[in-house]
Amino acid sequence: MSSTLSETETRILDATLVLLENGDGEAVRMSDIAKAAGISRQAVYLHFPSRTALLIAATHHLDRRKGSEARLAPSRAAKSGRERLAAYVEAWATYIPEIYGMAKAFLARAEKDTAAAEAWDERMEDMREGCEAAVRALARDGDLADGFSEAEATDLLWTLLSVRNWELLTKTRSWSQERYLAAMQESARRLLVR
Amino acid sequence: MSSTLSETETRILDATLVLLENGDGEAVRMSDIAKAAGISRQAVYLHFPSRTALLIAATHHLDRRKGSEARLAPSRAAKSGRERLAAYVEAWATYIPEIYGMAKAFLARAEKDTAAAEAWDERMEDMREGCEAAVRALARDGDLADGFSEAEATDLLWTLLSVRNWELLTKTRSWSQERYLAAMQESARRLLVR
DNA sequence: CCATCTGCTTGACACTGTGTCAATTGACAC
DNA sequence: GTGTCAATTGACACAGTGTCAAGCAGATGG
Repeated sequence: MSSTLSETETRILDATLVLLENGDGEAVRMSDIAKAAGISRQAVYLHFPSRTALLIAATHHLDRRKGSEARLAPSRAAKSGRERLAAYVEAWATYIPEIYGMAKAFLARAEKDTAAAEAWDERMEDMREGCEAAVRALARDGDLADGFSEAEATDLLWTLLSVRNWELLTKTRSWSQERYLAAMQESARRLLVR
Repeated sequence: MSSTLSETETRILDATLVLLENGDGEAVRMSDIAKAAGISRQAVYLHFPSRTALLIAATHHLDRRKGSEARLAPSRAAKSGRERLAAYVEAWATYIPEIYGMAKAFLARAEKDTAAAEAWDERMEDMREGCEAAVRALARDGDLADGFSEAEATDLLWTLLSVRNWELLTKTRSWSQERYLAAMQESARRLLVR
């Protein structure tokens, strides 16, 4: 839990990520994680006080591993609002499949566990800020479609790009990732661009 | 569980619906339901073999109470595809808040329980058929926007109108029901109508 | 060489919620 | 009375999280 991770902590977090990514929605228990990390179940609690704390630490670990910040660079660098929107949709839509295992575990836990819910909401708030920036850039260019306020447009974009929607389209409706991405680009444009 | 309900079964189902509707997302245990129905927890199992079976029975009970079929009449009666789409969005968007408690319980359960997941998927399949009919009516009129196939348009509309999206906008982002409804009407039009 | 600290182990246990089982009761019917 | 039906009480199994105590192996240091 310290900001600098011990070797064992790294092993635990790596094991967690591997299990969440491969399990494809399967429940991952503390004992599964312990076994995968090669230690006893109780030893996990010596490093992370609860399942929720472990999941939160794992998201940070995931960000570190995936370089989540760097992904947003193209979006920030975009000149026009339209470009910024497209770059943001692309960045986020491409990130979702990589974090899906994690997200799924969080969303399941958040159903009962307020701490998990808060941690997830916080991350989604960050994501919303990206949406907001894209919408603002559109508005600045005078390219934001009429009918929705900036706040409403932000919320709509944020909802459109939700993990649940990705899950519905790619998992339940078997869309390919490419199709999903293209549809999100097109949808965002139709909803928000004048 | 028989097609005709005993008095106790009716009391159990009514209690279930009341708890799910008022609890606003709170976990509803078998013991809560039993207490609300004025019987012992074990007695509930004399009528419904499992929590999942009880939830499924409760959805049918809810349909009966809310007259879910009648709601779709305006959509079916619509002359143009545009009207049909608007009527369908209105009917479904208005239904969601009434079934939300139920839906939430199902979705939470579906995370672990395949039977619950299947029951929910089945109901969402019905909902998708409504979307499909609206899209087909649009296409028939030549009013379906280019860029998406009928199947894709159906999936997009279905996703747009998902319970999770309603939850995100009205619960997390505090949109009023009216605002939600208006935004869905407008969004469906922008996404699908030429 | 012994003491102690650290990181881990094993094993037991509490708690929650679902689902099962057995023995019992009270009422109503024939 | 006897049978039967709905419900009761109480106990228990099971899974998964989280806690606690006792012990052990290896490194550090006097």
